[in-house]
Amino acid sequence: MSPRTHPGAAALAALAGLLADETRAGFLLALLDGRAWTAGELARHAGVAASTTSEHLGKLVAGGLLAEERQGRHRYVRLADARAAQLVEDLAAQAPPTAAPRPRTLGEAGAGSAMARGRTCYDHLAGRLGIAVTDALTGLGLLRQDTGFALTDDGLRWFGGLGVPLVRTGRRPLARACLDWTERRPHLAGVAGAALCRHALEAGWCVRIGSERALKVTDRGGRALSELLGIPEGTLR
Amino acid sequence: MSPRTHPGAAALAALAGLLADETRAGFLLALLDGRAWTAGELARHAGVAASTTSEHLGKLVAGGLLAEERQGRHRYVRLADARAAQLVEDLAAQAPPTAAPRPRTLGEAGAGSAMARGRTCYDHLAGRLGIAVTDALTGLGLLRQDTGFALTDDGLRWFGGLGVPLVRTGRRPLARACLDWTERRPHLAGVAGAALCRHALEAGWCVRIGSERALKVTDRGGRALSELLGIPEGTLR
DNA sequence: CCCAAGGTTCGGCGCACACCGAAACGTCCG
DNA sequence: CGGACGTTTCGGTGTGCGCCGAACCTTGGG
Repeated sequence: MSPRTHPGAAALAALAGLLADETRAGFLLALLDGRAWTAGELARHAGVAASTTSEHLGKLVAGGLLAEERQGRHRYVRLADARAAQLVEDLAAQAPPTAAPRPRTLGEAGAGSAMARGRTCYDHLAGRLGIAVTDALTGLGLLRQDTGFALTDDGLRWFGGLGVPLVRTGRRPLARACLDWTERRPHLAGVAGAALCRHALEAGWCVRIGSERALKVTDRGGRALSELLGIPEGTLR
Repeated sequence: MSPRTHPGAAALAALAGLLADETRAGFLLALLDGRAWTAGELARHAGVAASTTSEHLGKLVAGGLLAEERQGRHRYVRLADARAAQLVEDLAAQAPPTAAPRPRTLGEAGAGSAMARGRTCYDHLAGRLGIAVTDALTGLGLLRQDTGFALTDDGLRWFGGLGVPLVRTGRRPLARACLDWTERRPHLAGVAGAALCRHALEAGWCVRIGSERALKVTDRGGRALSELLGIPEGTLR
């Protein structure tokens, strides 16, 4: 008679429940750098006991958000796939009316501003760097944002010329918009975003700073971005 | 010294916490029909006391997911905006490894299959109907899915010819992919998806069934979809 | 072989919160 | 004005779960 509740409600609540704990949310945000962390690293990062971490990781793995890999006495975890990463990104972008009130120390201030300049979002570029690249691609007619979010045929050729052929694997879209939580604007994600980020790291266009997600554009990277995309050198220092 | 936790973690957890309760999740899924429900309707729908419902609605409104409108002794609530709707859609699409085990009664089975045939997703078409329209648009070169998800110039003109000019308002994209939870495939959302759904209802192409999200294609709708998009009549009965 | 270190399991503690019923508060209508 | 109805507020109850420390297991190294 009474439909009681919607069938999917329990599943939705269970999934959301995985993200509804501050410690687990902190894990997922840390893992947005796309790399694998050990359980101990995450425990120290979050400031909770190892036993607590172990239980949290168990839930996240069981829920399909994390993939784990055991190596000797280490338990490495990373985001399960691009879908899981997208979920965390989307939720994080929606959540904070811009979070951090003010950085405490100068060191943290430096780290924060480095993160704003450039960072990775799971497997693609974000921050001002990500926005600059996305805008440049759009300005050159390689990416179309006015009617949605898709590469143009010229854009496909551009990636080919870069030596990074794009192939669709599974259901992951070639191009997808990811909302930036510092710039509040969309930047390039999806297969193309991942390929570009990987190329940028392999070709030495940028290097990681510290142990987290921050990126720094190298001199060589500045020249490459200037030549290939017309981004003025020095914009991203 | 120890970074304790990521700044956005608390905000993320708080937002996810709103969706992490089965009753609240049921409310949000019901509200995905895009219309306004009264508190009492939601209470009966979920099978909880009115007082409980009142508290839940207070949290959802405070969290920015719902907008409320008071009329006399009624409290109407609806999804706050397209962003909130997208969040629920995304999460719901990710959550269930296909939910409903098997429908209980024939009546429920009928309702379930009606939902699979056609329904609304907040403000756009979903179910087999949504997929069929999206596929037809893609096949005619009006929508591009191979390199992302965007209307083509022909697609823009097609909407104009339909008498539904598309204008970008705010940050909402003209076209966006929304993952269908019955078909497990993307369908058209965003400004264009909303405009098309509104036009379909106003022009009598389809009508709502019952009090929820299910849609039925009319004879006139079948003819229109056949003429305009080449969808064979009878496909969606 | 034994010891150090990373990880897990187990009890137990305490808080947060979903739920209800009863009572109070409006609003609408006869 | 009084009664019906939708909604809210308020105690009170129960439970789920995040947390810890201690004990235990496994791996790797001296």
